[in-house]
Amino acid sequence: MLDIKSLTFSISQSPPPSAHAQSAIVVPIRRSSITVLCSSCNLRKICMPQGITVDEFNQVDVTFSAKREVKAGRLLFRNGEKFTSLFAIRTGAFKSYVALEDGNEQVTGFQMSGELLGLDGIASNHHTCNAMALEDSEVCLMPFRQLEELAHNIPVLQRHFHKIMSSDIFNQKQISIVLAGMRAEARLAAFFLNLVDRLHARGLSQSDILLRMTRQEIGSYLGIKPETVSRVFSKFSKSGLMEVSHRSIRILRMDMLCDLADHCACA
Amino acid sequence: MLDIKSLTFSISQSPPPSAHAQSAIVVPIRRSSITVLCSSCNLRKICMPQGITVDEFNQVDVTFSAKREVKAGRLLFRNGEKFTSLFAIRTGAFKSYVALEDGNEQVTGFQMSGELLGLDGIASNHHTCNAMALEDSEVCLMPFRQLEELAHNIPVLQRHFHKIMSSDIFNQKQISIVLAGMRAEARLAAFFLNLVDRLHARGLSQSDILLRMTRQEIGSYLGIKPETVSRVFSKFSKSGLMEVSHRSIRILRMDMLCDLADHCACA
DNA sequence: CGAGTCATTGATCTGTCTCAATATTAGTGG
DNA sequence: CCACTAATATTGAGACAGATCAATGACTCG
Repeated sequence: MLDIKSLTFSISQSPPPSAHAQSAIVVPIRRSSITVLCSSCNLRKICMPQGITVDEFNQVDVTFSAKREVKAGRLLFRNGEKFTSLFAIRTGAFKSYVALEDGNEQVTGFQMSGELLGLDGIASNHHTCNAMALEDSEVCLMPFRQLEELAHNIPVLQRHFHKIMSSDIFNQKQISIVLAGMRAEARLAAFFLNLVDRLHARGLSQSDILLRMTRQEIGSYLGIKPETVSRVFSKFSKSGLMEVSHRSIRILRMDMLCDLADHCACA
Repeated sequence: MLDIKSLTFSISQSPPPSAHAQSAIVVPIRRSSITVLCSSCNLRKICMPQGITVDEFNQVDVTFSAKREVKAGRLLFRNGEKFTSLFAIRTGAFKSYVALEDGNEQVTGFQMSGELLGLDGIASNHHTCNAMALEDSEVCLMPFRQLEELAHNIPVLQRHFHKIMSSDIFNQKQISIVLAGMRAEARLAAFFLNLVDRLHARGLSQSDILLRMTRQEIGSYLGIKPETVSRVFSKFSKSGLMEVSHRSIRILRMDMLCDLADHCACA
């Protein structure tokens, strides 16, 4: 019964195609010179509401035209930083995390293309986590004041924004359920199922996955140690559930994966 | 550094005062006949935005006038039910939970007065959990379509609503951090700290707490078994950290509680 | 007052962590 | 392009927190 369509993970199928165009002349540093409009973006079905008119799309295109490149390992924003804008991931992948006193970090989520970063900063006007690019990425800036204004003028966008926030709440709850009630194997099974689901929504392969994060980051996110992640991967591999080669995963037995995630959803 | 101001718990200080007025004539079943306007509600500082004008408050009063009583143990809504309205808790306390295949339940949150129920239903138009009253409670109905309309006309309310959703995301993330990185003692310490914080926001005692939920429910929420909850309570009691008498808790050493929650925030 | 739920406590078992050693990969500079 | 270095991943052995099983005690509510 547990719906695992929502854990937040990060993956990228293959290197973002044809992204060398912008490497030539970069006028303001890290500002991308490529211009992809929302209305022609291949992620618009994920980012934008259904039923938006052409005229409305024009307004959106103007408001959200600014882009920013973030190289792998660089921060998009920091915990505590002033919140002024949301970011939609156009290409690449990010992790959200907070620092703990012992110097370690706690990963709070993985985000992939088409997903929003920064929603938790609206309440306090400050970002409440760090967002780091796991690979060379590009994000669309959505200045929040302008987003509010735009949403006020475009009801279908306002509603869409509400739904996005609500989804985020739902997804976050699902993670809690996994963390509270499942053990290592089931957590990782749920992790992969979620991943597959999100890849599917983007029209990507549901069996071949290239992880962009370390075992440690996966473990942090799922509340297990990296050694345990590794052991479970090995076990999955031995049982024929998947092929594991470094960060490249091929899922062979989706049914077994579902069983694992489902069956262990018992407190 | 971990900010634990956000786990969602439920407590009620003392029996809700003077709630017998409505027991007389109930025309539509479970419709309360008492009429407390938002503008005169003692929770308005928690529910409503700052800087709302008198005129705007009038509109709010009209839109959100419907109330509903929910007796202890009854459901406010069920998982899968159509979502049409949010609910603001006026008095009482609720737990949110989902059923697992084995017949057990996974508690996903505890809500107290001034908090909203149903936010996760916006995205899918269906509630995604059950909401059960932990004591006799009263909620304010906030029909979502009307809320949207009202928010459209009252910018400060629209922004407030965004902030409430954002807070919810933040809170939910905090829980994940606790579940992913802390062990039993620290989880319970964080639980109490969050509780104290929310009581404080309501002007209630920060040391005397009356839990409205069972050890099992606490355990489910925090990902630990009820026996372990009990053991940790005993340990807290023996170490002079708090007095525990059934569901009545008196916190004696807030400093120790903070240390526990803080210090163990290491993965 | 009695039945049933809830809470406490003990003894044992197990999954995951910890510590440690090795292997592999990715990144860097000559 | 290759060698070198640091980061990442794998695997093993032992330790421990919390789960499990079980029994008793206490409270709640009809």
